[in-house]
Amino acid sequence: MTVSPLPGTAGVGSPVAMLERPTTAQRVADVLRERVLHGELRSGTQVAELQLSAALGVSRNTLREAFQILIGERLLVHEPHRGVFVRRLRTPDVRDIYTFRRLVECAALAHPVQSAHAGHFAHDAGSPDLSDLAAAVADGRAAARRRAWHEVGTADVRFHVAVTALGGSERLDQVMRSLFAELRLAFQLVPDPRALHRPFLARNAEILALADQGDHERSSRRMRSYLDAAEAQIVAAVESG
Amino acid sequence: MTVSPLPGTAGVGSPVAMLERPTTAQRVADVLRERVLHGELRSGTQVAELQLSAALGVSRNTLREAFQILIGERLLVHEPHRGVFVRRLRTPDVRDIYTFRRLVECAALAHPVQSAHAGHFAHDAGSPDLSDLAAAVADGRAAARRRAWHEVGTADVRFHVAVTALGGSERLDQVMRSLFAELRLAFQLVPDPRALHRPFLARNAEILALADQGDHERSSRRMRSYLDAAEAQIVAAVESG
DNA sequence: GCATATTTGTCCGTATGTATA
DNA sequence: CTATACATACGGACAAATATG
Repeated sequence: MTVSPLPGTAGVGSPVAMLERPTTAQRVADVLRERVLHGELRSGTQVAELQLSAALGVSRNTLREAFQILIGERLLVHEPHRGVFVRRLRTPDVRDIYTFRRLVECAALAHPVQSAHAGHFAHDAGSPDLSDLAAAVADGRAAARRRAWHEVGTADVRFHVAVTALGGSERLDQVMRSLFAELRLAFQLVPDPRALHRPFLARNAEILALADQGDHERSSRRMRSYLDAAEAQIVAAVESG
Repeated sequence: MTVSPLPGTAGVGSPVAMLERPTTAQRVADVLRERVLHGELRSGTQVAELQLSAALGVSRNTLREAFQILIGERLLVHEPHRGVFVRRLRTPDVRDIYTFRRLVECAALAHPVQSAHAGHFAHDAGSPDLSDLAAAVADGRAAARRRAWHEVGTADVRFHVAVTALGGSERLDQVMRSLFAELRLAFQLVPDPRALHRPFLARNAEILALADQGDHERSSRRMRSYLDAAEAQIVAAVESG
């Protein structure tokens, strides 16, 4: 497979995507990010410079620029004079991520910001816009009916991204999107995606319902309990794997 | 000035510094970061590849790797086929940063985590460790007595980093450190650093006192008011400059 | 509006040092 | 311990895009 030099349609998934026409290094980073997130490049495996640059049809220089991008996103790690490897999450990493999520997501639910920055300059009188949350819950349920557990997981992430958006900060959204990407490195270790995501459908619905009633305090507390449970599951998966 | 190829003592200030011996690109990034943060490279100025690589004594390829690191930290921006520029904060950027800070710092004060991750595995029974906050307040006051307004600013940042640390997540700390670096780009536009930092000495002390009394709720609310006031000042500076 | 100079984007070849079989 | 493979870093080259006169 080669990365075509100039055109290219990627870049949407990039946390740094602005209105900037992607350079080759950017597109290579996009390709590698996708491969890491889809598990084609598994945690701990080395991504060899020479081999990859040949496979992608780019120079080693360009590839190394792409590496720096993904190292900054914590998806790759650099070991001096040994090379670049797909990041491997350890238990403390997972705990740290969930501590982060508890702080951010609970605060976003407890103190949602009136105008959630994004477009449709809204009916933001008082109550926040929960339509993205509702859509994510609906999608998750539909996917569960179809037994499409991977899509249930995707909807779950979308729900929590939407919760983060209640905080009203674009860069917070971006940080959290990057953090969820990191988490996928650990999700891959979970043997049964159904057992992972299924129980959280009802929890998300409950959190949404409480927020919709304007009971931000209880909504936030339910989120905390959700995250505690999720952390325990992921930690278990990481420690067994 | 040249960047010596292998040894080097820098790297401490880097947000991504682990226990990793810095590569040349890392050290170049450290040098450039310092220059940007100290205002030697001013907002909006272009950092030309050829000129800089000659000045630093590194190849263009290595310099471009360093660029990617700093672009990821949002200190530089890349404009395709035009070059790399020192980031310039606009009003929406500043507002976004303060929205972020309100959410994180207020939440950290309202719900401090028992063991604040870092070493000294503590007397963390119940009450959080506020010694870093107290030290920052003391340093700020001492600097104010010496009329050292720049150091007052440094102590102020230290105070808020310490507040963030109450959240108990290392990567949250790292994100916030990076965010404060970004903010320095705007601080540079403020004509009178005394007028900027002086009024916040008393506020920080008050926030600390409330937290020390265990009144997390009011401490958090005081922080919110601090941040609203600070945002207004920085926005004014950005819009005038 | 056009021709030219400059700078970026990208590639290649290569020398050196470091880790590992 | 030697040998091999690989990462590190440099310099040169050329096309393409942008800035300049």
